[in-house]
Amino acid sequence: MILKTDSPQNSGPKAKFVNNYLLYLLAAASEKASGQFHAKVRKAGLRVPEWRVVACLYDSDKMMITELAELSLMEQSRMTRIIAQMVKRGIVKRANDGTDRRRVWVQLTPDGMALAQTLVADAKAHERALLSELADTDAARIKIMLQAVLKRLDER
Amino acid sequence: MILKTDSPQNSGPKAKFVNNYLLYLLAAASEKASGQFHAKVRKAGLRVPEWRVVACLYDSDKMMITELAELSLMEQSRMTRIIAQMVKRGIVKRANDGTDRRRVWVQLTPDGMALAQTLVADAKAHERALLSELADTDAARIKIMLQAVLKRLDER
DNA sequence: AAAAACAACATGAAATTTCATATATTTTCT
DNA sequence: AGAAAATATATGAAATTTCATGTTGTTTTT
Repeated sequence: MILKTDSPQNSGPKAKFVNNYLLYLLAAASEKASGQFHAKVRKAGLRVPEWRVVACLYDSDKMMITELAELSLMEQSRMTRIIAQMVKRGIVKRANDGTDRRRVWVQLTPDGMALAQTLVADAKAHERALLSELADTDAARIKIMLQAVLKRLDER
Repeated sequence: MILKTDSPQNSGPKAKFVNNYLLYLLAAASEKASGQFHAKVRKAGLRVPEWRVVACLYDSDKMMITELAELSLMEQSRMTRIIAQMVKRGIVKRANDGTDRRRVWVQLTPDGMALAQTLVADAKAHERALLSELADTDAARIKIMLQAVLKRLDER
């Protein structure tokens, strides 16, 4: 494990750049924390971007493609194609808006909702386990902190 | 902006899943915090994965493909191809190991080093600005926290 | 010292992703 | 109202990424 070759907080005289760089720490924490759970997602037959769509729709009942793309952190054209695949597989369905004919509402099908419920429950359980591992460290407050970061980032 | 439609900490009676889910918060914080800087990276003529390689090599002088892949959070076969492109463009060079002939050492060329120095300086400046925006929030301790999280994740 | 296991890297082929742009529709401006 | 701008989604084509597996070289076992 490469990171371990450095002191925990990388405080020595030869402290390196990446292991002490905020954007790297965020990316690495995200990747590594997600790794385990993403394995479960794949076992459930979804790829990660599809899981993101399912999780978003679990919250919202129906969403536009653009909204899904923004919330799922991906580009719109990619989302369009992902939704097309998920429609074929019966996970979501598309519906028109009565007023604005440009819009496409995406909703979970009953199958999709069942999948969502299972996976969201798994996700919550996984999160509890992860947070309990971090309970006695600074990291315990991490969610509050990340929400503060996002609030700042979204404000500008 | 979608996130803002919820209360800051998503604590209402209808709190949603994703906006309060650790893995989402990590992914979103990483994406959004990186966005601005990645624009600079592209202006410097690199794509994000290439910037990661450059940043790793800035710290290390030479690294194996496997090491670069792990530290840069990507798969080995992808890294092999990224390195091939960077070699063509004169950013890095490949060298053999005297003892273990399987290994490929990747190093910055002089041009690559110049690029690295510029971009690392930019990255540090960007980080300072970002951290100063967060200075009066919980987020100020975020680096320490993320390092703790990574330590935990790497330990298991 | 073979054999087996492992490690590092490369590669073909399919699939996904990106980028730029097209199309259709609604909003805003004058 | 008509023109211009903006919004929402779709799509072609090139590029990248993934997945499985191949190759070569090194270590470990027995």
